Amino acid sequence: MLHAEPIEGIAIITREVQTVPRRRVSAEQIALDVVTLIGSRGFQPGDRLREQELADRFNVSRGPVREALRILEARSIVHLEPMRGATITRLKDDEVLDAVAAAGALFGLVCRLACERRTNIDIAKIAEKISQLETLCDEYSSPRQFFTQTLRIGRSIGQAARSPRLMRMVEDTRFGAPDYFGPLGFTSEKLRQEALRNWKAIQTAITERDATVADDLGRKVHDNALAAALLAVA
Amino acid sequence: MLHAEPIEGIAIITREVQTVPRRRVSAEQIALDVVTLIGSRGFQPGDRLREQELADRFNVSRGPVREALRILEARSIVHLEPMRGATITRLKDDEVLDAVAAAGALFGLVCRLACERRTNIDIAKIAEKISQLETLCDEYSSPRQFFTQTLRIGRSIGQAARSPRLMRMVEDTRFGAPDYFGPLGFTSEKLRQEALRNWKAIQTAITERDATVADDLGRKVHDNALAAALLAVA
DNA sequence: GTCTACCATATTGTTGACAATATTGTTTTC
DNA sequence: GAAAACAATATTGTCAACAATATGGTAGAC
Repeated sequence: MLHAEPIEGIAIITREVQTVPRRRVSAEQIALDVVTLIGSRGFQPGDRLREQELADRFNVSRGPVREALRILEARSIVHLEPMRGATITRLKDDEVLDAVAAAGALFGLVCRLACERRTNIDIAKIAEKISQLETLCDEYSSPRQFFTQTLRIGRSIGQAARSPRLMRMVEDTRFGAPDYFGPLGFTSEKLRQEALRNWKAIQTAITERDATVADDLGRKVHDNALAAALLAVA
Repeated sequence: MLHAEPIEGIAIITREVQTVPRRRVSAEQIALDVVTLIGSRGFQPGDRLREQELADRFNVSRGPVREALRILEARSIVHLEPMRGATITRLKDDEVLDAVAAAGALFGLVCRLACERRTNIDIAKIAEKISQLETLCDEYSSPRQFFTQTLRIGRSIGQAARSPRLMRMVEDTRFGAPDYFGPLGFTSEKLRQEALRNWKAIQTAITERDATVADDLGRKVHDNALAAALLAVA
C-alpha cells in the first residue's frame, strides 16, 4: 500500500447546499476535521481512533464523535468493528484498483449525462477551468496545483450533469483511494500534457453531446491517473 | 414518484462476514429493522422519523437510534437535516433514473471484473442460479420470485468478481430506487423471458471471459428492468 | 379577516455517568 | 522459561437528563 502526498481539495459533501446556511452540526464538523487530519498526515491509515481521544481533541463529548465515526465509516474512511472501535481504513492494493475503476465508471456516467443536460453556460465554465489547467502544464508547475485544478474541472462537469448525488458517489469513491488520486499521477510535464489532452477531449465531447466518447474518456482519465501513479511509485 | 411493491431481498451489508459472529450492535439492528419496516410499507417515503418514537418502538434510548439514522443516511435511505430530523428519502423521478444508471454502470464493472477473476466454481454457481431462474419464467410464476432470483444471480456474479466493496456499492445504489428494482419489471412472461436471455448472455460472457460484452450486458439488465418498470406504470 | 409577535410544546443536539466488553499486565502453575 | 488463569485497566455501548432549536398555536394590532 502506497502513501505519498497529503490529500487536498476533496471535501465531504454531506448534504445539499442550503439556501439559508444552517449551523453545522458538530458530528459533521468533526468528520471533516478528522479527514483534514488524515490529509495532513496527522493520522495514518491503520491508526486506531479512540472516541475519548477525539472527544478531548475537539472539545466535545463522545456522542458527536461516535456519529462522526459513522459518517466516516459510510465513506469507507474508517472501519468500525463492534466493541473494538474505529481504525483508519487501509485498503489493499487490489481494493484500490477496484475503487479507481468504480470511480471511473461513475465519472464516465457523469460525463455522459453532462452531454445530455449541459447548457452553454456549463460549457463556458468547463472551458474556463480547462484553460486554467493549460497554464499549469509546463515543467515549472506543481503536480499539486495541477491535480487540484482537475478536481475543479470534474466538479464543473458534475454540475453540468445536474446530479449532485452521482457526483457525491464519485468523490466518495475516490476518497477510498486517496493516494492514487493525489498529484502522484502528474509529476512530469509529459503526464500533465497527456491529462490536459484528455480533459480537452472530454470538453469537446460534451460540447458536441457525444455521450459515448465522453463516457469512455471519463473513465480514461481515471485509468491514466492510476497508471501514472503506479509508475511513479514503481 | 412511484410506489408499488414492498422491497425484499435487499439487505444492508454493514460489514464483512466475521469468522466469529459478534453480538450485533443495536444501531445496526435498528437500521435493519427500519429498512424492513419500509419494505413492508410500515413506513412510507416522505415519512418523518422521530428519534424518541423509534427509541420507544425498539426499546432503546435515542443514542443508538441516532447512529442508526446515520447509517441509513449513508445509504440514502433517509435524509437528515440539522435540527429538523430524519425523513425517509423520496427521490425525484430524474434522481431515480440517475440511480438506476449508476447501479448499471457499477454492475457492468462487476461483470467485467468477474470475467477476469472467476473460477470454474463461480461459473457453476452462477449457472445453477440461472437455471433456477429458468423455472420461474413461465406465465404462472410470480414476478416477485423472479426478481428475488435475479438478485441472487447478481450476488453470485459479485462473488466471482471478488469485490464485496463494489457489490455493496451496487446494492446501496439500487436501494435508492427500490420501486424500480422490485418485481415491477417482470410482470409478464415476455419480460421474464427477455431478462432470462440477458442473464444467460452474461453467463456466457463471463464464462468466455469477454469483459466488454459482460460490461455492456450488466448495464443492459438494469436499463431493461427500468424501461419495463416504467412501462408497467405508464 | 390577516398579519405579526409571542409563548408553549415538541424535537433534536449534547453531555456525563454507568454498564458491558475487550485489552493488557501479572501472577500462578507446570 | 512458557502457558494458562486471573486481575486491573482501557475502551466501547447505552442511558437519562439537560440545553438549544424548531414547530405550532394563540392573542393582539391593524
